[in-house]
Amino acid sequence: MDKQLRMTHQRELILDELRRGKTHPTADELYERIKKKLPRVSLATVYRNLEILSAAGLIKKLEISGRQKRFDWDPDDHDHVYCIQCQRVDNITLAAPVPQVESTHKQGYRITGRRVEFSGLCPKCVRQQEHHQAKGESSMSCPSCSASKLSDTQRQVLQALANTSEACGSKELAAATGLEAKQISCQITALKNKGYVDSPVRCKYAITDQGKQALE
Amino acid sequence: MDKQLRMTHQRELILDELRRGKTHPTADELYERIKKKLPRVSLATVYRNLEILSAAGLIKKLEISGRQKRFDWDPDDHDHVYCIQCQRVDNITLAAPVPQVESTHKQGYRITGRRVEFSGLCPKCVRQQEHHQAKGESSMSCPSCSASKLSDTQRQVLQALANTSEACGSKELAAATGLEAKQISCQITALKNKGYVDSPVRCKYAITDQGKQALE
DNA sequence: CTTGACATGCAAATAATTATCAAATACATT
DNA sequence: AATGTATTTGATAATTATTTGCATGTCAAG
Repeated sequence: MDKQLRMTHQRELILDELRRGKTHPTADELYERIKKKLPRVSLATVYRNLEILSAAGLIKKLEISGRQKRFDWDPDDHDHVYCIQCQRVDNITLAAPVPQVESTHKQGYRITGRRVEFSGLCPKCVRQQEHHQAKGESSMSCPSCSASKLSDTQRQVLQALANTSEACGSKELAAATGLEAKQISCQITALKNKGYVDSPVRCKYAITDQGKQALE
Repeated sequence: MDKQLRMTHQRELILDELRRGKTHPTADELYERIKKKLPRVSLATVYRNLEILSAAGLIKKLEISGRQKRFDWDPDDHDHVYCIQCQRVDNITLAAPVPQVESTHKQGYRITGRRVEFSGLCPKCVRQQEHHQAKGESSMSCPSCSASKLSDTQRQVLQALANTSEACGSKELAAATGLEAKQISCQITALKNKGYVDSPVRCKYAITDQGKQALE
């Protein structure tokens, strides 16, 4: 009845790589590493095997907050911290065991599992944040952190602003770009959020240094 | 500097519906409910507002194990249980506060958040499981639970089996379906897993009653 | 040396969420 | 009340992470 596990080359590599690294990689991080040793592996194989191996209890699947699942070489129960900035995951030890659920509050649940998960900034990201504060920048306006791409329309508007030395209103921009007046304000808003445009006077807009950089 | 929140009709409805229900719905569950009162809302609007409202601290986003995010009308800190079968989420109260992380194990993390999450079977699913056991069925073989769709190729093979009264081997099936002999065994395996085919004698296959039903 | 169970690679499918953008709406200011 | 502008919306495309279908490949047992 039981399915037997066959120890194929790729399965062995996956298990090996996971155990050797002693980190908590995502499926695709692991895939990148495996590919170096076995270039023809498929990402699907990595996913499939991580699933199979964790069902078999050889490894553990971590469903940490946020995005991708991560995998843990250590199938024994233990808790984790993750960095809300870089998504790194580490093990953590609590000062005392986690308390039980009050039986009066179980509400009829048959409880079988428990997960404790701390979050915060990892040492590297703490240092990075301190570096930003030292430079007097808010964490949002650091171009290397929040740089996002421009849409074609945004680029058009930004270009028009770059061409005028004076701050100008949305009507002038509409004329300059050939776009309808209505869409200008939408684009301006987006550009302001990105820090590429500011408004020195109400209803007048100008390109920022950051905005000029973004155009190149 | 702060963006101000505008209280639009849809935003009000979302907040209202969430607070009134006192459950922990997913974005699309909420969307279905909202649609009854405001048929033209967009799913994107629901997602956007749930995100905005939780960023503003009016509600809370729950990133429970597994699949969809769920949303909680109560922004205060509290813990949850979820059902591993039906995904339902409820509040839960611990017998004592969660212990701190041992400072020697913080590994340089600056910890800002904590999440405790129990899992198990909710009362409804506990009852359902008991009902299955009473009928002597393994939870996997209950047709109403594991019914899965047939692919075109599988249907073809199954149809061929239905047309013969005797159990037959893969070569005969290949002839009957016009498929290559090689693919037959793959399909047979899949069909056996679904309980639509069995093998009364080694290397001979027959359709099961379940398989006949599946063809209709 | 066949067979069948289990595996793999590739491509395509799926699920949940997020982004884009024109058009609509809300809100403060005339 | 009218206006101008920022914010929000609806519709839809795009993205991200993961899973599935299927043909083919491999291994171990008979």
